[in-house]
Amino acid sequence: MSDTLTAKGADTRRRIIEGAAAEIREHGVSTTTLDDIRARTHTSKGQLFHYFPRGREELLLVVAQHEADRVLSDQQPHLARLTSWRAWHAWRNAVVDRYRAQGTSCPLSVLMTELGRSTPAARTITTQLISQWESDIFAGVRSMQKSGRVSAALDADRAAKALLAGIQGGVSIMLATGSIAHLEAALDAGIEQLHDV
Amino acid sequence: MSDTLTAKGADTRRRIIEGAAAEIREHGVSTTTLDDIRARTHTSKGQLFHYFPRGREELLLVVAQHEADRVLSDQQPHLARLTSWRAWHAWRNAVVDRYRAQGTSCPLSVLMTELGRSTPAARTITTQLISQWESDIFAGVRSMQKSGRVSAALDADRAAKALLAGIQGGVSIMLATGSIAHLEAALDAGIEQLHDV
DNA sequence: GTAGTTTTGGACTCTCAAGTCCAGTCTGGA
DNA sequence: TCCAGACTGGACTTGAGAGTCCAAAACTAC
Repeated sequence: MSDTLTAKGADTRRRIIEGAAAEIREHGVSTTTLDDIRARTHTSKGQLFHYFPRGREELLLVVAQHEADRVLSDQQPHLARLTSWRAWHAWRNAVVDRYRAQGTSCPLSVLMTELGRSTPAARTITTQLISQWESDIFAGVRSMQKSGRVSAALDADRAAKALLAGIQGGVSIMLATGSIAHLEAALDAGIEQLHDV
Repeated sequence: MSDTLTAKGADTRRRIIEGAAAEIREHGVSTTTLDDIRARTHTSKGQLFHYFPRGREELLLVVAQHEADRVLSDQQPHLARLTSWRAWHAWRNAVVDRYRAQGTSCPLSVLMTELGRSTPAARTITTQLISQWESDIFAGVRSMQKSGRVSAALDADRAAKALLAGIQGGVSIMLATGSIAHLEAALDAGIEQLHDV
């Protein structure tokens, strides 16, 4: 790819990334071929390698970053403002609704389980996603502690980690079994633990 | 494969399954080829198709069942007897030790994320694993309630689901980031919730 | 031991997907 | 207008891996 993109070129590049991401979400990384992406995005082999000269691996990495961004942005504005019980429950519902709606087409799981472990660069993306997500939850717990709604005795770090793990696992069980009950249980139990102590 | 196996044949078949499982645990499903398995198990192409006539897919399915069995058996005898706080903590430590020791070579994640979603038959195996695992945890919670150690007001079903989701997610975060902290947090928070209510 | 079956090795084919190459078209600026 | 560089289409090469085939060795039952 040349260093300068025209508007047309930038548009094509974006179309490839989004089409590839959708294809991968629907059918998985290993079964998605460059030819599938080419067909879906109405492009040619030449274009794919024009915009991603290092080929499949480079495209997958860009898709990984794209999907990681999406996982977090889909939880906004709730995730950034967990400062009241109302906000926590709005967030909880947003997460549940979001994963219920999308069924088995899931950017999070694709990233965590297929894209994320292939190369060191991809691992970095998933690690940053986890880290950012956890720190948003942690900030929410701390703000609740500061405003006195949650006991200062609660281990905020552990609570945030447990909650995040529950979401991950809930989503992954949903993909395996089709049931969203585990995700709901994990979120509800995770939020409820903030009350106790 | 013929319907009758000699002792020698049964031994070869078992060697193939275990070698394939190990190879897949270490390198993932998509990058493991029949030739890798052949080399590792000191067998030939002819043998692979002799014992698994439907080829790769059939072998993967058998490996999936093998790994599912392993996930549960590795947690015994603790998982079957969660009848005291001591037993719960022994189980907690067994799970943590087990996943800490194995690092990124993980039957659970391979099953849940790679093997398990490919075909309907493989999905059945993962669904049964989840279901059995959850019902063991649930039975443990109920027994604690019956003996009065846990409040009868606690929603045992939800607690079991949340705990299982936390383990799943903790393991999957461990594989992505290398840190076991989330798994520990999820287990500790999940067990602690049994005290509260 | 011998007939029949199971087990084994490995060469071979076939398919599919990644990546290469280049000629032709479009676009924006001088 | 014109031309350099960006964009596009698609034929082609290459390599890898799944699956086939068959002959030879080993084993079992009689």
